[in-house]
Amino acid sequence: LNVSISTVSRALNGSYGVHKRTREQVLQLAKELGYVPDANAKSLVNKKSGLVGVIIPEYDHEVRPEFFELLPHLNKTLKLHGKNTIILSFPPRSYQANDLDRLMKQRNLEGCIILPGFLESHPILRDAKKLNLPVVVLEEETIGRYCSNIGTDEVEGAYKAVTYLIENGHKRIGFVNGPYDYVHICKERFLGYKKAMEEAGLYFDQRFIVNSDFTGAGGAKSIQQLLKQNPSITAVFFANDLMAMGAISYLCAQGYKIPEDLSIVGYDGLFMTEYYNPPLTTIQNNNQRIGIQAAELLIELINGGAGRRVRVSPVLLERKTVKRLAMEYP
Amino acid sequence: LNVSISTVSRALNGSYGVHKRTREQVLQLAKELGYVPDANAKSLVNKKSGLVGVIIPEYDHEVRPEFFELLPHLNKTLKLHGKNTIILSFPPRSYQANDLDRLMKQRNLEGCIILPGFLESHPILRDAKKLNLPVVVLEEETIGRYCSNIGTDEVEGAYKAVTYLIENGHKRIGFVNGPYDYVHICKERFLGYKKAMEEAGLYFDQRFIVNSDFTGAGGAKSIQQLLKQNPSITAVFFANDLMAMGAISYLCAQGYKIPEDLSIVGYDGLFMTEYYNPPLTTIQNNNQRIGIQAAELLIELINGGAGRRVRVSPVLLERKTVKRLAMEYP
DNA sequence: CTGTTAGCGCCTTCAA
DNA sequence: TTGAAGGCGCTAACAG
Repeated sequence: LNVSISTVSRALNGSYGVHKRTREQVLQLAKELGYVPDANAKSLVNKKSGLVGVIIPEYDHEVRPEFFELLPHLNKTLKLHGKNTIILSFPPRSYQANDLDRLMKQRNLEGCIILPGFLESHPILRDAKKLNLPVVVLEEETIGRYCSNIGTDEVEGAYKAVTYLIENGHKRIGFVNGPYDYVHICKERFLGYKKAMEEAGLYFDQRFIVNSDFTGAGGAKSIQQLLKQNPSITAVFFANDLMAMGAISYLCAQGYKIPEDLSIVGYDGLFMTEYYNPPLTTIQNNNQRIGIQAAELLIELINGGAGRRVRVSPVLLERKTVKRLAMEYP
Repeated sequence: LNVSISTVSRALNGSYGVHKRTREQVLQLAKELGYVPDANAKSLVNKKSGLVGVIIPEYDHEVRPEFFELLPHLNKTLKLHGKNTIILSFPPRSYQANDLDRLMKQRNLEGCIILPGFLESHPILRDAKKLNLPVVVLEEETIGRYCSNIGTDEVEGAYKAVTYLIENGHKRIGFVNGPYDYVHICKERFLGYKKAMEEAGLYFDQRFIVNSDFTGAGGAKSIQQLLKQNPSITAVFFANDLMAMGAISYLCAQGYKIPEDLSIVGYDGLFMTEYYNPPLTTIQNNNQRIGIQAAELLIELINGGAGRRVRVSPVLLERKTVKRLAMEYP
């Protein structure tokens, strides 16, 4: 360079106190030389890495595709605030207490977002709550001073699904849930089912319900079990789309007609359900909204805000897997 | 600490020349204090950031879910080699020449992996080829001294799909392709279709083919167009699963029976196609293998290897959307 | 307006 | 086997 050293720093960062001409010269030369500031070195001095971790539970087999529907929105919003996203992924069982803290300090992360897929008893959720670094947890109920929580209003979602079936004349409505004992949202979805049934004065008991595992194969298995233990049902609400698809695929192979023989509502609103055969009626998690707002919650925490809880209302996507039953008038 | 400063560094990094007892003391204390080395500071001195970028094209609307099937494998393998993954995502149109270089230098990335979704004329592919930093490009044909390329053997995949239809007695086989003029793999898939048809001595012309856009809605539209311009076809090969699903969903709504009225083969082998209704016969990209090997190719480049090209054979998943036609004997 | 100095957290000579 | 010193690329405080 012609003359100077830290003037360059000021010129590039736009601090006050640089002659206009000097600044322009620097900027010009920097461009010519293809100079790119080293973000790591910067982070070293001003303790801001501009890095945010996204923690994804790593499973061997079926992935839960809904995670990936929000990842792009998450990432985009974070970028808007000048943050880059780094993926932290590991098998849930390999997690050791305080790993979260370690992971974050290692790269000087400014915050973390924990995607769904950890059981509600998993130590990472405990750690997230205590940690005094910004963390946003998706789905699983977890809040702390520096820990916000965002998810769908699951009770409302399940309530909407079942109410829609009731409005279409169904009275004996089955429910295939996920792993109730381990996953918090399953409890809430059950509550929504229960609320809708009770408000409508409809009867149900354990024979109307099967707890499954959120996989397609599990859905197929569960519908068999449900129909066996309670052949009278006319409609089933599945706690996720994958199980609903597994069940429909199985049933049609057995000669059932959907929705003529059995009405079905899924949950998640995966974008491809629109092209399912028949197009699947489902409750749509607003993944775009959740992705964006999760990022915003994290930024809020980074700026010193306190942890809080946000629920996003899901919406019913009326499609073709529910049959309208003739209403009986008393 | 009791005594010393740079001894600690040696103790933690296991360099030779530290008394056994000293080392143990240091290690012990470090654990108690919850000490975590700062990866950024490290990267500053030894010019190795341990960071790898994954570049994902950012689209507003439908995502291509197949990308996300390989991301976990990519990430897992990279981690095995001590690399972390950072997501770099932007709308393809916002890319400016040399942004790739800038992006990498900014965070001192050791390498980059470019996921599919950029058109073959996109400047990032040009940059990737020239750059003397390790880059692995998925799908789109791009190789350089420091640039490897991995993808499915697309010709073979399409060939397998069409040959399977032919073996099942089909002779008038339609083809719904993606955007032929802009995406390289579409040209290859066409070549596979052509090869299979010609080897079997079957006739086809432009009336057998529609170029579409890889979306579900596009699939529905294309099948209408195809059946209109050529009502005699008995089978259709779709260049991706999403279009096949869109088409099946549309056809069944119109009263068609699949596969009785029309046989269909998709492409991609999305894991959820197994639960489609009926389960979709498709060509499976081995996303697990591609994800893992893409990571390994990058490591190879980082270690000084030269760019090379790898093709992974796809496999036919025989399911329920192809009808066996009675063979005519001459 | 601009140059000098010090230091972020770490590793690597070089002596002791 | 260990300590001291210097520097990675950058910014901030303090002179000039």
